[in-house]
Amino acid sequence: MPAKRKLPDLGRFSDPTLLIMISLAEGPAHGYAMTEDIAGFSGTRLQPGTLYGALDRLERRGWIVPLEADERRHPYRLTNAGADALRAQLATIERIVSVGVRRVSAEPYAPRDEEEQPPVRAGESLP
Amino acid sequence: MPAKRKLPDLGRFSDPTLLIMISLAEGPAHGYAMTEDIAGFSGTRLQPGTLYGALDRLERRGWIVPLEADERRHPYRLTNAGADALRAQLATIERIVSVGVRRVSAEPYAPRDEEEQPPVRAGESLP
DNA sequence: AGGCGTAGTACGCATGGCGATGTATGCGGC
DNA sequence: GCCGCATACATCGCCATGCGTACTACGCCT
Repeated sequence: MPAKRKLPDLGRFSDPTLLIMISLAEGPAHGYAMTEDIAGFSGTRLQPGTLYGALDRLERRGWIVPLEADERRHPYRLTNAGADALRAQLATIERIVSVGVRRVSAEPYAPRDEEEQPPVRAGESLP
Repeated sequence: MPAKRKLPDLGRFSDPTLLIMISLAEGPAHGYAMTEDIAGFSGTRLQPGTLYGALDRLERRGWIVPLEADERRHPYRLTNAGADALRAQLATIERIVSVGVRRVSAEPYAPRDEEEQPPVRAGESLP
């Protein structure tokens, strides 16, 4: 049994398909350019495996189409269906995030003084 | 049997850990209650495998802690670290989404008249 | 000529999302 | 007096997806 497993990075925001579609919403672009753009506005630099894999799926999905390739560059364009999907997704996320923001900025869910110690539990009861 | 390979649902928003943390931001809750709550505010009903798996990871991560279990119910509470992480994530997502919204609602990236036909492939079924 | 930035391909691993299945309890209705 | 539904959680295993690594290759600059 491998004892030492590094926990994956739950922290950083990553949804490659969303990031790619947002990037393409600006206009057609090829892979590398998207990587740069995405890194710019999101802080996440997609690895090649992630990027090209996601592009492939998005294309099969009909949300992006490849344009004619300049020799090295393979540009893609968001389809109208893709743009619709993107709008829908953004709306959904906005809704959910607003719920989250409201809840997390409300009165402290936990007493400030009661600081947590990981696995140990003393007798507690819930309301 | 090959059964119909349906493309996974790229469409609907799903980030179990985020949804769970938002749910817990309201106050401590046990698994089943979260499922209901999350379905309510997000429209996504997390399957048991997804839910309990994610809870486990969040706990190892130190972002939630189990409270004392009432016989059947196993409630969890967001830790302060968890709340901080949640706030940070929400902020990041808000930033990214706002970029997306701005871009996708700008002038059409693609000519309106050029309508696309989805790339059809044999043997693929979309739901 | 050598190195760096650009651009994409080609693997391969492991994580995490998710469905399926199972177990158990409590409650209301008839 | 028991039937069925809602509640509540555990566990298993598939496989799509995220992600890293390594590689090719071109062109520009110095």
